[in-house]
Amino acid sequence: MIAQLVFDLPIDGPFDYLVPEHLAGGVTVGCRVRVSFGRGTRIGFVVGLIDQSAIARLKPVGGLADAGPVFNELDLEFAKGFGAYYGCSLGEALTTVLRNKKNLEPSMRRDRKPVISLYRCPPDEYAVQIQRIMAGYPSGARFLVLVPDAFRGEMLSRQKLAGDVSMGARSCVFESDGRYDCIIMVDEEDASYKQEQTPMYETRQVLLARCALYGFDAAFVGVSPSVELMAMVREKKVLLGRDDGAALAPARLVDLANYKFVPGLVSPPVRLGLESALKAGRKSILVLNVKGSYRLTRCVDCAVVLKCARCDSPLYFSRSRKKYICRHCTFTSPEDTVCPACGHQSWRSQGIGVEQVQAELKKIFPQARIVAFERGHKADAQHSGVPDDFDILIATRALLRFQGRWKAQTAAFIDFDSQLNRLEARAAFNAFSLAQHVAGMADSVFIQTRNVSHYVLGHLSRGDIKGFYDEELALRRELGFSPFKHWIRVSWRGAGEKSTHKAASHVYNELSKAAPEGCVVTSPLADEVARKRDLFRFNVMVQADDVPAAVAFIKAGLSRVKRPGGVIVTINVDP
DNA sequence: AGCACGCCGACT
DNA sequence: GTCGGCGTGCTC
Repeated sequence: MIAQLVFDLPIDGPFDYLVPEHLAGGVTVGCRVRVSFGRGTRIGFVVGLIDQSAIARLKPVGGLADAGPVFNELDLEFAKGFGAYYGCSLGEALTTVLRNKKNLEPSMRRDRKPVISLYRCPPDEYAVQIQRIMAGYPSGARFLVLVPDAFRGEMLSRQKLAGDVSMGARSCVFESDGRYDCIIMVDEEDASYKQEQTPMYETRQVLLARCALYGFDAAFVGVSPSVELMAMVREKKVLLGRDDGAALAPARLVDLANYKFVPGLVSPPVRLGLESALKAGRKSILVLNVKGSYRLTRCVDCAVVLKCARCDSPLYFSRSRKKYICRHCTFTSPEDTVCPACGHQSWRSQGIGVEQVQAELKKIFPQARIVAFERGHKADAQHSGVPDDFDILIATRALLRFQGRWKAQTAAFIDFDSQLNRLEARAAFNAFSLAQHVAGMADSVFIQTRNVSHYVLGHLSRGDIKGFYDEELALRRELGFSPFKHWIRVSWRGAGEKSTHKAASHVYNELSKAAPEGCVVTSPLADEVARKRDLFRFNVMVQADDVPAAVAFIKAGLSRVKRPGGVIVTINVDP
């Protein structure tokens, strides 16, 4: 008997091994075995058993790595689909699934048609909504709640979810199988659900695929579901269990064009809103979209921008850490850095940052307790340090972790436009989503903008949430974005700019020669951050209807072209 | 992904 | 003469 093995390597295989007589009963599909591979020993996954092999000289299976099988045919089917969709080998797919499971047992299947539902409600009602979903199942039912980050999980469990329920972030999606009655996914549109290392999977997609395969129910709870999920609701693939997402107060737009001659970052209407909250003894939130006290720093004498030594990116200044910090790597520069161009030490920081907003507020409201919060803040490390006693909180989107903890009277976006104008397919949606979450944390929300005619702002100010989804869906259909078409980003990174670009160009030439029907391939372009952690980065974008087919086409193209040493290629589906 | 094999340039 | 650069190809 011959076992077909795959490995945790970026090579497809499978590799044939002879099953010795004494292991004949034990080696079955789903087992992990120890074998000699190349010049070492490795753990291989048994994905098939055959009688004949085309390979002349076979090595024997060394032994079993576990007491019994760790996956079954169903898990194998899932891993095959997963690998084909996200562009990794079957062995890497199986490793991803098993690494993220607490129990190493083959999965269970429920022989029933799964029910997939969406419950839209304000964030402070999530815990109650989850409890209501669980109450719909017979006693003894098992649940798994997926949360965007540990903080939100902590917040939900503190509100005491009763019943057999476990909770976890992204990677816990691989725990989902028929052992559970229902997997509840909170805020499925959150960016933290996308794995940023290969395989770069999207948790919602993985959950839906597993749902169909293993027969458990899925329930999505959120205030601003992704456009992808809303499209499924319209196609009746997902039931709408509750639709209170539009119950939030509409945003109040502040057209900054009307206050051209008013100095400062806080417009008169926002100032009035803060004043009335202060008078009422209520909290206020000011939302900023960037970390740091200032966005960038220039030399007063020669105008050079203070940049990271390893990335093509300016450093931001952190008042609390008294340092200039890179957004992309661990590089920092001390406060007393001298200009590399002129040797002087006369820096001037600019761009809207926490620092400026804080200084301005202190002037306007000297008696108010003003607190600044961003990710990486002291309170971030110690869960208990979450700010509670303040009048005005200045925060980035990291403030979402305080959802349901307290309710402010006034919230205001200082600079919503830079959020909207980001050069990214999901920029408009992300801005909308943040506005909805913040609306759930306050009685009224102000949005300062110079762009009142933007469709996102129009819908937010009218409270026309359905209108937003209609327009966003129409736009995505027109522009060929998800969920109508998919974009696959193939990235090359390497130490040499020329060699990395050349590697990308070669593959691009190969791909553009024979692109299948419905595939559009763009020529290699430097990444938004052209150099990150000392590596140059180039991307080729492939538009596709059928993701697995396009991924197979890309992988075939990659294998036909010899890649220079030291250049790493990654595939990111719907980045 | 590793790792060995192999074929050209600058050195004790 | 040879040490070592990394291009190429293989792993059952």
